[in-house]
Amino acid sequence: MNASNLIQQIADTVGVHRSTVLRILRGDLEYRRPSYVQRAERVRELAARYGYRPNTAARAVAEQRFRAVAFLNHRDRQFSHLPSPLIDGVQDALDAAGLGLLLTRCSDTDLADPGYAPKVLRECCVDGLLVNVNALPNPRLYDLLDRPDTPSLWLNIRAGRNCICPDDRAAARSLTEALIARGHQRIGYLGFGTVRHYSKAERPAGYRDAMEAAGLEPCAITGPPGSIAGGGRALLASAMTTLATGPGPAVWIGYSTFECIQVLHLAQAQGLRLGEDLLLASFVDKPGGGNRMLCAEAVAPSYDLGRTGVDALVRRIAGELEQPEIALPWTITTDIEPHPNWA
Amino acid sequence: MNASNLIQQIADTVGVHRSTVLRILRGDLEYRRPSYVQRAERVRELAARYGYRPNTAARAVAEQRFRAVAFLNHRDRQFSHLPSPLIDGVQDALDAAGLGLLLTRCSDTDLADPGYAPKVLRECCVDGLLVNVNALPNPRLYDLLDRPDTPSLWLNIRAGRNCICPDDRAAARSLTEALIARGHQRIGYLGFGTVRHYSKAERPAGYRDAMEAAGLEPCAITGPPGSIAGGGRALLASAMTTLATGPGPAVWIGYSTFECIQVLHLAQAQGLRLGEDLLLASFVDKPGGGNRMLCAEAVAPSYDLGRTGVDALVRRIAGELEQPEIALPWTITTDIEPHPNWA
DNA sequence: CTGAAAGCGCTTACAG
DNA sequence: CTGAAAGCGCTTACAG
Repeated sequence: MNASNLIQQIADTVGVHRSTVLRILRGDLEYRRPSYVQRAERVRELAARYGYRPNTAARAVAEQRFRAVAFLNHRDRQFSHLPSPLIDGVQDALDAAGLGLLLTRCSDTDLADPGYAPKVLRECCVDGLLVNVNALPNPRLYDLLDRPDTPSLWLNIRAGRNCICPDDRAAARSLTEALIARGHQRIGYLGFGTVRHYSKAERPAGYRDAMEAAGLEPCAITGPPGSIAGGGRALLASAMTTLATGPGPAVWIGYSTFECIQVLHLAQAQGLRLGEDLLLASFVDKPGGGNRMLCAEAVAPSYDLGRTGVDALVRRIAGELEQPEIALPWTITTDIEPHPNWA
Repeated sequence: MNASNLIQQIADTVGVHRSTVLRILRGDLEYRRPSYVQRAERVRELAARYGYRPNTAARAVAEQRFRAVAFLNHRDRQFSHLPSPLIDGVQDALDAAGLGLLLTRCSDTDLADPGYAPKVLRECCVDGLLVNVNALPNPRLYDLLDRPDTPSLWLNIRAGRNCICPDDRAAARSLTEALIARGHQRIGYLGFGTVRHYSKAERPAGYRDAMEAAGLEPCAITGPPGSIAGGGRALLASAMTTLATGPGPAVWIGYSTFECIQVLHLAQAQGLRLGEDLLLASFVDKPGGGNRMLCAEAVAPSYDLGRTGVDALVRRIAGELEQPEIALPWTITTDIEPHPNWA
């Protein structure tokens, strides 16, 4: 039994036209007269009994819009950071807006191709693109960002418009300030970030902001990915020795827990002990993400990123041409109890 | 400019009927006569220039099938284990089959409702359901498993049919055998698994298989989630003391790294040191997932789970009514270099 | 191989 | 408020 026959059957039973049945089930009319109300009730009841379900694709064809959105990630996972809170935020916002979610992947060449986005829109049956490609600054990518015929919203990049991004600079500043407020003065920053992402520059910048505002000497070690194995290691070792001199523990802020582990390696060689001589802080995706080796962490606003991104995309789909960049605040947590094995 | 006008325009330019343009672009005909080949080429060229894109929704309505699949996860994340290799496997297999992917969520009541699956099928415009709800053994759930009108394939449950599951028993056995082969004899198992999942029983069972086959005394501590705080802790402590007596390190296999950390806590209290007195092994989602505190790990076949699941679902959609359960092998890795901080 | 027609399941004006 | 019609953009027989 196909859907058309089902509708016809309901129409015949109740004694109305097919289009009336569809209209009632669509539910966009308010009935006043009791006889109409009863009839509508009858139709709904029959539809439920027969297990009728509207065909969203047919509706999309008729309405000429799809009521769905594509979530676009890079084929190479390292260019699309996808923590589960991000997916949750996207899904919650889409549910609230009554929109469906399609999962797609793309490559570098796809993004550079001006025909790619329209292709995704029609072939995936979606009205807009939520693009989660954050570490690939292909200049031609920005054509897509501005095209009014293919509404897109970008996550986790700084583009000035049509994007949502965690405010890494403010987060680094707040994290550093929180450490200073707890009495720490010898605070270092280490960033060997392997990704091409604005955070690589913003985190040390925010750190410097806070140190300079407090009249403290910044000590930031940053470098290309491979540098930990080369001179960077010696540089870090000597900075650690310098910072270790003084009352109480020194604090190292890592770009990620990867850097924190590098610090731990060297600490061991230098006879410095975590908790007593040394504390670690970093940026994490989820609370407790640092395996409890951290005394303080900045937790990324991934859930909000998803929600806010969908909301802005919905506005673009609705016709607002350009959306302003929104920078989202991180959550700073201090005084984390260290894991017994690290203490 | 809408799509119909575009097709009409191409048809007018080339001097053929609309339906011929659609037919050429669909590409299901082989042209022999050169004049036809040239004309077809002309049509494709114009379509590309105008940026024509087929409307998949319209095709779905005409074909009465959607060429897409829904990936169904539980609203409560703890009931749907979703590591990224699983998503990758699903997407690779769907790409190969030319199918789209929709992401959906469900609750307990949804699964118990016999009308839910048909609803998802039609309203999400998909031909089948890939269900990733693995820790909720609602008996009514199995109605959905068998319904021939709503093709579904379940991931990570043991249902005997229409499901794909990692073979936890075999993995536990292989992991234990590998440890025995490396000369270990004093091997314990600890499982405080907090989830209702077949692995909770299969992992200790596989461990016992291997121990008994080697003529060794099994020492398995399993219990309800909370038991670590109660008597379970004392039980584990005494078992660890017993196992510690002998040449070389004892090995503890944890249900997950959570259990391994419990062992480490107690080890510290007992003055046992990781690497010398004690080694750890466990089950992980990704290679190196145990933060390098493990000397051996069983890596879950998540990618294969996604691929195999999609393949089986595609067969169900194509008409094969019931698919046999497939149990997938894990990857066993031994002789992992311990992390310097643990060593 | 092409054209003309009917159909997929819906929505949206438009008379009544 | 309803019915009849036209339309959304495709596919699939069916004559020619």
